[in-house]
Amino acid sequence: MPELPEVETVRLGLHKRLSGQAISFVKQRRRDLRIPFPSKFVENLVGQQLVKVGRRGKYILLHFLSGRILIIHLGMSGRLIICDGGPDQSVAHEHVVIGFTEGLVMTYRDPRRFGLMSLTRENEISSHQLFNRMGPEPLDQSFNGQVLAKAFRGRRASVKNLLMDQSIIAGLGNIYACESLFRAGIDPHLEAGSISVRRIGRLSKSIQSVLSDAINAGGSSLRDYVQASGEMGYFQHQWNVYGRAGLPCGGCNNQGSCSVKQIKQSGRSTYWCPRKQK
DNA sequence: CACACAACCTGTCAGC
DNA sequence: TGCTGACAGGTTGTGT
Repeated sequence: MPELPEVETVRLGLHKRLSGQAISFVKQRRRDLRIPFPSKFVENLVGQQLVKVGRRGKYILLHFLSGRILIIHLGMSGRLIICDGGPDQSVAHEHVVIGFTEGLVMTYRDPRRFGLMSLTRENEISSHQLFNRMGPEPLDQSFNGQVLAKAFRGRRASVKNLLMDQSIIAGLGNIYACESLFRAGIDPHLEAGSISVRRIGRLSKSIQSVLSDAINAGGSSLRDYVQASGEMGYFQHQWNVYGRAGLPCGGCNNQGSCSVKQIKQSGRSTYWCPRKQK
């Protein structure tokens, strides 16, 4: 599930339903996810009043009145679901359950445990290990083709690989890297540093439009729900190339005259249309 | 420093 | 039906 649009969709759901409430209980069912939980994790959260829910890249940030921040990453298979209390049944892989004062309960479920939770403070967030090398937010005002072109300068890795590098640009993963390159008409094999500034400008616009469209559709759902409310996202129906190996791409659909290729780049599947992407 | 790849862990699906 | 291998939305450590 979780690239920027899915994380943003979850963030919004958490923010709307939980802001202003305080944490009444925390159940921590393991000592680690991808990394160990911080010491005194439960003690440091109980009683904290949630002010707002933010996001940086693919990380969800729960900001508390005290200045404390709960950092959550969903990894590959992480889900955050809000529900009304209910009976206390332990479902498989529900590693953390956080109860709020008005009776709502936020559950973190993550079968593969590639996600993480950590704690920090407002004055330490920008220098935090997880964020101090992170690239720009693609949906910020300040992000544009010039910024991306500067990050690409001199780099010989493929443009696809660099789009997935969180120190180049924050929040893109395999799906949205592929879809952004498709919208920009760029071959994913191209050396990033060899692409003209003009084309990189188009790419930056494509990234923003793909992400915006996906957020408006509630993200992409694969074989499970994504939104904090438990509803499905719908962007997977708008994929032009991702997961479409052997099928016509979205752009050629009406002409039926292309076939989406699936290749491996640094161990990850890349989907692209050789007819539309040069 | 830049880059490619293996490893982390579980679930699912195609093929035999 | 059951087994095996490949693959899946991400990140990090290691080796070249």
